[in-house]
Amino acid sequence: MTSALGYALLGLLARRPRTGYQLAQAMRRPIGYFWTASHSQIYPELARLEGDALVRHRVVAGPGPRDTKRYTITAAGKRALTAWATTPAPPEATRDEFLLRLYSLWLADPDDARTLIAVERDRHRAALADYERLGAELAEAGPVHPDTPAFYDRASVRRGAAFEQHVITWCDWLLEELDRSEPTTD
Amino acid sequence: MTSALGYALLGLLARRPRTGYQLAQAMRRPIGYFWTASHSQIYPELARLEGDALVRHRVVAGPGPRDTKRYTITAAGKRALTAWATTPAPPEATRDEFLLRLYSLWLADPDDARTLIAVERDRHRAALADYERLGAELAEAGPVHPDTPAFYDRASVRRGAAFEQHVITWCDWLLEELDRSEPTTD
DNA sequence: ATATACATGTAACAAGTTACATGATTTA
DNA sequence: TAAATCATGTAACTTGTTACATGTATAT
Repeated sequence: MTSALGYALLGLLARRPRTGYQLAQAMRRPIGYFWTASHSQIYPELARLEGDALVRHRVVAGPGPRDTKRYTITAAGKRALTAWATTPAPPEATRDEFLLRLYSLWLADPDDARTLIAVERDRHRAALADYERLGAELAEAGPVHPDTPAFYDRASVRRGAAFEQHVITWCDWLLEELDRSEPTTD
Repeated sequence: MTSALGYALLGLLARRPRTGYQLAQAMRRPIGYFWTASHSQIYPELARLEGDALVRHRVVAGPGPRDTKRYTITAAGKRALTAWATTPAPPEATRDEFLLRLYSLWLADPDDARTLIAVERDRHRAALADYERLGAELAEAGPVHPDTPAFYDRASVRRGAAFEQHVITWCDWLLEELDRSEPTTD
């Protein structure tokens, strides 16, 4: 009944209580995290979670000018989250707009194709740098145990970095392949 | 104005004319392809593409019992598709339900965590086997040029296989990490 | 007899994005 | 004085999924 977004919010609240605004901030950039949502989705979902007694809120004075609702996960919320986390996800369809463009790139001028692939590679280089910075920060704390968030945080950063690395390698390989069969017009 | 789905359909029709039914079949499994859609999305989208004069249809006798609409891409459709294919995609948010579950796995029993990760690994093993089979088929044709679909088909299969391989490696690494810090209760 | 392939559509619903709406405090 | 941060909500729209609807021919 609870959606993936609901479990994403529960996952954040299981680590520490937050306001809707703080949850929205945490879900803007999915670095070290793999889901995003905007505040317009988050506020109604929090109300639904509260209706199901998976979270509770208390009005507190925030750092800003107005009062804010501090949400906490309940024991029932933790149970529901744990049960969901250990259930294999239904197989998802791969949706990758870059690969979709690649599928029709045989129609294009090879120089335009090269530009597209180089832009993609540079994006993944930037993402890799982010993951490496994050990984370095997380590594400082020393060894961690699987019953702490840090254990899986490190694991997902490692996965992200490895993924970016492999895409960069593939982009470079593809650019070389293009040069091999269709040398640049420079 | 045209959606990603529209360009996915144009990409298929640029290779050869097809009926709505055939397009729906092609977009059920995204192997060597990276987008999916069901027929309920495809039929209205074809009507929209036809309204924009990017495709045309002719009623022909199908292999089945009833007449069928055979869609063809127009010159304008090819131009629009080529322009879109060479434009960098707006940065997409990563959405991965497995990683989302991993984010809360520190709450779970380590044996349940192991099971989840092993199931994930086995799925990627199966996907890798599919890519390898597909790659072997595509490799038979010998060298291909970047102005043919086969060039990028091979490239995307190579990317898919490399991705699956890296996820499998990561899953195995993570299972070892779990054993190292929390030996199995067998 | 029953299921699958062929073949095309609509309707209801769920999920996600962008825009609308309001308003105080702090920083540049 | 203009923008950013804090703070919470609603409305309109787009995209995608599941279910409804219909009907023939072939394979098991």
